[in-house]
Amino acid sequence: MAGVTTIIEAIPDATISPVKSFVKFLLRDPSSICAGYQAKQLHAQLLKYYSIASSSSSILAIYCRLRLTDDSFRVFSSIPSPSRSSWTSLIRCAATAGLFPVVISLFHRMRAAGAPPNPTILPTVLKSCTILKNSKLGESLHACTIFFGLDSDLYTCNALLNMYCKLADCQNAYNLFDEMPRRDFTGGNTIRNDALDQTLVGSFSRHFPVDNMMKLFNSMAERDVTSWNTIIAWYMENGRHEVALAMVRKMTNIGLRPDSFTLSTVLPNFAEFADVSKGKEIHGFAVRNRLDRDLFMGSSLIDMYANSTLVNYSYHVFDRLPNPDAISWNSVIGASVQNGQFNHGLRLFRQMLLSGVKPGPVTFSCLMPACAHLATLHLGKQLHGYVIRQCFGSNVFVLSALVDMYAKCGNICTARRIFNAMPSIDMVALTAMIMGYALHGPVQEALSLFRRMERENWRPNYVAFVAVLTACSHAGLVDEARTFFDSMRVDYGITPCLEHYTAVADVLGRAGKLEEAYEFISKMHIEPTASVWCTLLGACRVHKNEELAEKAAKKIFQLEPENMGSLVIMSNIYSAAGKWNETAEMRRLIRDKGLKKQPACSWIEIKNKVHGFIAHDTTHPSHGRIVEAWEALMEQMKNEGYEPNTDEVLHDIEEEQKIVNLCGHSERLAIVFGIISTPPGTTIRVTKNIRVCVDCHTASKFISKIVGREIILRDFNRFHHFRDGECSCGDFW
DNA sequence: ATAGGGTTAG
Repeated sequence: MAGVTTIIEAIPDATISPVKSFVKFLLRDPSSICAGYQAKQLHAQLLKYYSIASSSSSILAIYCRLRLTDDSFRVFSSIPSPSRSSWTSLIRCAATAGLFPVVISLFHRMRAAGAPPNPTILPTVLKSCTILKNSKLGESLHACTIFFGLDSDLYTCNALLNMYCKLADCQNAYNLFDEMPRRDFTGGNTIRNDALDQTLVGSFSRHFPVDNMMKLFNSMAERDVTSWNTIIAWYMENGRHEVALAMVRKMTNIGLRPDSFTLSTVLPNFAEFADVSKGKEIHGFAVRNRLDRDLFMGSSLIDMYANSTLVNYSYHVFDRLPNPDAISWNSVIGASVQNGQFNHGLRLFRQMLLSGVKPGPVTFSCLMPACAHLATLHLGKQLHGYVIRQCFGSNVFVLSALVDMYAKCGNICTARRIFNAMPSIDMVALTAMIMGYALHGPVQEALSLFRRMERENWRPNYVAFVAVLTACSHAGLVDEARTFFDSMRVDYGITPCLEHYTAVADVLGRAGKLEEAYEFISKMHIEPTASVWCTLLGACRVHKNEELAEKAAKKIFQLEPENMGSLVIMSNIYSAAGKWNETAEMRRLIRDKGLKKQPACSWIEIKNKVHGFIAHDTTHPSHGRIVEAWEALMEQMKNEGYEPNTDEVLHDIEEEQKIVNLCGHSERLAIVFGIISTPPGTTIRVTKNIRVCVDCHTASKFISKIVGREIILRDFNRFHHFRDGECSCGDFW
């Protein structure tokens, strides 16, 4: 308040009494003091005109209210025998500053000074004790409340209840109920060992039996919404979602209306099970009760809708939040990225920065996958720089996301460097790294990391097996793939899912074991999808097995009548076998259905700008220079022994025209553009939306040798590092 | 005064 300063400054040396009386007035109602400098001026006046003892407790209360922690402690230490309210103020002040051990030691000092515990301070002390996981002290505090007859105080009881919930022994919790605890959604049927260990280790005293919490809740004379919310949160935390929901109904039945705490606690249940109709009910209830602008509700709702793939609802909720905080932004960024709207996620991040909300580590772990999927290395690097400057560089979530981002953006060495420097290794980082190697080619590195995972007792989950099986499949390691697949079921009890089956079918097919692959797919315990049969169909083309190809194609037609890819492949198979009638039939089908192939496109970043190329695109400003450079390259390539391979050109045209068509492939345009737009020796990084074609693969090998450059091509399936005439995939893809 | 929301591998 401006008034405070002006009046005190206006009468510095005036008669003492007006100042004195004003100071008295301020002390009677200090609510007008709302800035630190005003409090300090008042403090100075007090020191000048009054004895220290009489006034310091008043000034302490003001300092505490303004959260001036240091000043509060200084004033407090000047009080010879602090009053009950001084102790209370200072302890609260320490709690708001997050100095929980200080809260405890102050409480001990207060008791030693002879002050009895009181219900205004016990909840705060109990909260600190809960955060510090000090169950020993917690127990004695409980005894203390009973001894002093404070066990009928609702706030104290709620705080005690919360302590027994947070420090409850989860192992016993599981025994208390008949059914097994939480379902494991990672595909196995065991509790994740890392999650369990964290609840048991790390606290310096024992956990409470779950009984304590139940007894206290049942014996409480009075229970308010907070009491119910506390216990509901415990059930949610321990995977007993149905019980939590039953409790919500129960509290409603006895006339307690769920509030935003209740709803934001139970919403993650509907997010996890993508139960959007129940989630919408809660949303409706929130709107009717004007709880929908609560930030906690908001982020739960955003997440729930995102998990149900209704990301537009997430945006709707977010747009209605009055002052979104960092968590609200994280939720909406995560929502868009998890739903594949990567560019929008990046846009939201920029808006977050513009709105002045500081991103935290969670923001980056939500956002980094967007860069990974878009393969925008320069953006990923910018975010990495931000992470380092903000000192988030030791957060395992952020680091794992970075490992994944660098691997997916083609920088496998940087990924490994970050991985090696991680303060503690994380299951996700290990898996991301294994997948990285699987995508780039060094299969032995992938296998050795998987062995390390097992050796260090990280129980591999279904994702880890997807990674290691992908590595085997990309390298053609048939026996290893079979072994891992069996081990997954036998040693780890993980039921295989589509991705595992696809990887194994793929490696069998590409190794030419077509019959075995067919058997394998036929015996799947889940219905194979068209994509699994497509894997086999592709293999049948390479290994020229017409009969099996027809079987596979038939399955694909049944499952996905609109699948054009299989028609194209069949047409190629028939024409390669000289079966012109069948070829014509396939082409007629393609024509009738209207061939809508996804247009092939490739892109390359030059000087922070993305240049995209669609096949046969002549619109790029540098198109003339690209063609010129390509013709020069072609001459040299021919001298080195390059022969165009037109097998993958579908169009019914003359051979010469086919060769011209090849030259217009998008990856080739992007590579040549990269070469003429960067200094000699620069690595060329190109991304393509579908698989690289055989001829472009061969051509890229020649080009890498002729121009002496490394060319890193990321296609739909994996990375190809072309260097000195060789490719990291070993021509196996 | 006590209770609540968002993270990375697929």
